[in-house]
Amino acid sequence: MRLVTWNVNSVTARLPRLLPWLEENAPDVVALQETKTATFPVADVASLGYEVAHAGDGRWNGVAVLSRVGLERVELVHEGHPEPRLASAQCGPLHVTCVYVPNGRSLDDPHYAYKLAWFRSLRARLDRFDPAQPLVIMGDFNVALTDRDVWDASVFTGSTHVTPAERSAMQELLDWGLVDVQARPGKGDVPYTYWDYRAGMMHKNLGMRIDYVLATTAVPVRDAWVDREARKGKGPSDHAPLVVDVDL
DNA sequence: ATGTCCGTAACCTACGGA
Repeated sequence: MRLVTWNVNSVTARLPRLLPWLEENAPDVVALQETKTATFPVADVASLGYEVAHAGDGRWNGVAVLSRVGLERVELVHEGHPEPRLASAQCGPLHVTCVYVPNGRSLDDPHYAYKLAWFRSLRARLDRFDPAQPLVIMGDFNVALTDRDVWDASVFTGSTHVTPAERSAMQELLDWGLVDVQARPGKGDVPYTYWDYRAGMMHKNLGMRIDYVLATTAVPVRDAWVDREARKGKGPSDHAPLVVDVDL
């Protein structure tokens, strides 16, 4: 089974990149973030064999799980948090949760407290599941787990994405029984999944690792990589897809 | 690093968000 998580920064704007990518890479389960629409292009992906579970209400956020190995027990509401930032479903043998964690904006912004609260409720939600079963949570977590996951840790002093509170919030997910699936080393031996559109950051390979696939030990991981080519060329998202092959 | 891109509302530009 091939899994992918990709923050597409508008599924509507990204269709000319997304559809060929899906055809070429043929993932079985796809987790998309920042779909930025209330009306997912269901017919376009149905023609490629995917069923869709989409949570999206308009201009911001929006997440989707696409599957061609079954889509059951769909949940689109994250208890206590109305923004469309979580979608989950049973995809054949694997339970899949797609998340778009709040950005946080800045440490003194109410959105930062919201981010931490959102993490807490995501951790509480795990209590409904069994870490001995095949399960993944994948998406844009808006956290760089270690200093190695940003191009220059000193730049981030006093910023979101790197604070001990954010990192421990994510660590609590791992401590429940999830493994942070490591992609093959990228260019320059850096693990980035995101490069800001501004300031030639991609060209300079100044990025961040903020997209993750977290899997229980019941998920046998065969391979994992970041498709940097999808971040290049005409009309890319600012995130690259993280692809994981599993023996399920 | 602050060099771009997205969708929207309201108009052919400005804004919030990332």
